[in-house]
Amino acid sequence: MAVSKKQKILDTALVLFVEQGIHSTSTASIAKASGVANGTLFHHFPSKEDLVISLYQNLKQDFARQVAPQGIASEDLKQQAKSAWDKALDWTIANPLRQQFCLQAVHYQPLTCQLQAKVLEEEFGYLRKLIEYGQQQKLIANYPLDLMLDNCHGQFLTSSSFFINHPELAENPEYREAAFEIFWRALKA
Amino acid sequence: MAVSKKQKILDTALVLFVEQGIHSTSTASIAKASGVANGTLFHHFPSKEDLVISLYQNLKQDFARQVAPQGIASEDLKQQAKSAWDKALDWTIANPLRQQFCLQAVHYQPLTCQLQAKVLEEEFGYLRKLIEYGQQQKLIANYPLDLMLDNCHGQFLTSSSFFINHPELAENPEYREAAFEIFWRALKA
DNA sequence: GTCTATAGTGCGATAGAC
DNA sequence: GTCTATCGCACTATAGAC
Repeated sequence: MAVSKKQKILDTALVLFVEQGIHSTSTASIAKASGVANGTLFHHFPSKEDLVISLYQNLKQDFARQVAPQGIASEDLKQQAKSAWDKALDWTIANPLRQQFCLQAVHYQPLTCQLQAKVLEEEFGYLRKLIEYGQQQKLIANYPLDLMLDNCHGQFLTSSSFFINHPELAENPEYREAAFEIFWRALKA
Repeated sequence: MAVSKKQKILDTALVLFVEQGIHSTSTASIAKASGVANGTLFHHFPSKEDLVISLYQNLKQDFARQVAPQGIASEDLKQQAKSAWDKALDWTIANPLRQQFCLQAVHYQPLTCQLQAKVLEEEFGYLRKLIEYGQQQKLIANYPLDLMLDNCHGQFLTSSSFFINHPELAENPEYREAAFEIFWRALKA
């Protein structure tokens, strides 16, 4: 089989969750659209919650793997930030469904805050180090770290949503440059 | 009666929706917690969807009413932005449940994009004028307007969530100032 | 692992008396 | 406007054959 039925279920669930919302999508409809039986779904995922959480973790791991940078070099902090920003933005633009699912999943109650915090640290732990280093070097403004981290995350999600909602602008250099410049101006010393 | 049963239902629904999520909260539990009969709820709100949408519109109207500024004066654009920013932030900090509900409601499918866009324009139409004016006066950076508007909205939601999650910092001048300064640095020329 | 069939539950919404 | 009572449905999850 080209892809396993388990993977087929995950792929289909992603599409349906984004189209209809997580709660409005029944396990029965996922099974049907996946071309598998109802029982098969529950063989692979003990419950609907498990399915949602598996999907979430898969996506976030994939994001972290593709985007993870190699550590901080001493020169040209802005260029390093730009490189990470672009890689992350490219991932979300190439995977709009995944990004939109994550935005929804954040409000899915069984996905505990604890798990979300863990995932966030994997995704943005690099950013924390970059800002701390930049503040030491007086290259980044000296505002409270937790506030800046939240702000970075928020600005990234906003830009990401913007380009997903306006795909025709995603390759427009004016917009791409502007999005990063706005972001960077908020941070720099 | 001090407050109408209709209002009591709205108040109770707000609490339960934020605690448990919109989908996980049954109309029956709202009615019970409100001290009204099941049928009464459906007398005032023809469906659960209507209840959610009414709640959303009520809150947004209240926000717009409380925060709406008086138009743009020619001097001291930054001070005007700060004043609007503070009023808006004060509202969300004073109404954390309302803010948290709105963040969830955005992902509630029956709440159409069309309605959301209309509400957003009522809330942030002022901001559009302020940025356009600021760009003419070379006080605000000349990036694409739609991108800047989304960014402003995003940064505001991020800050608002931050202070709701850290109430002890909401009156801390260092954090309050920093949040606005980060925001403003992203915009200014 | 995959299927069919169905159990069991809780929900949104309605009918009709007061 | 408010209540009680209840209908009908869609859903998650299970049982058991293959």
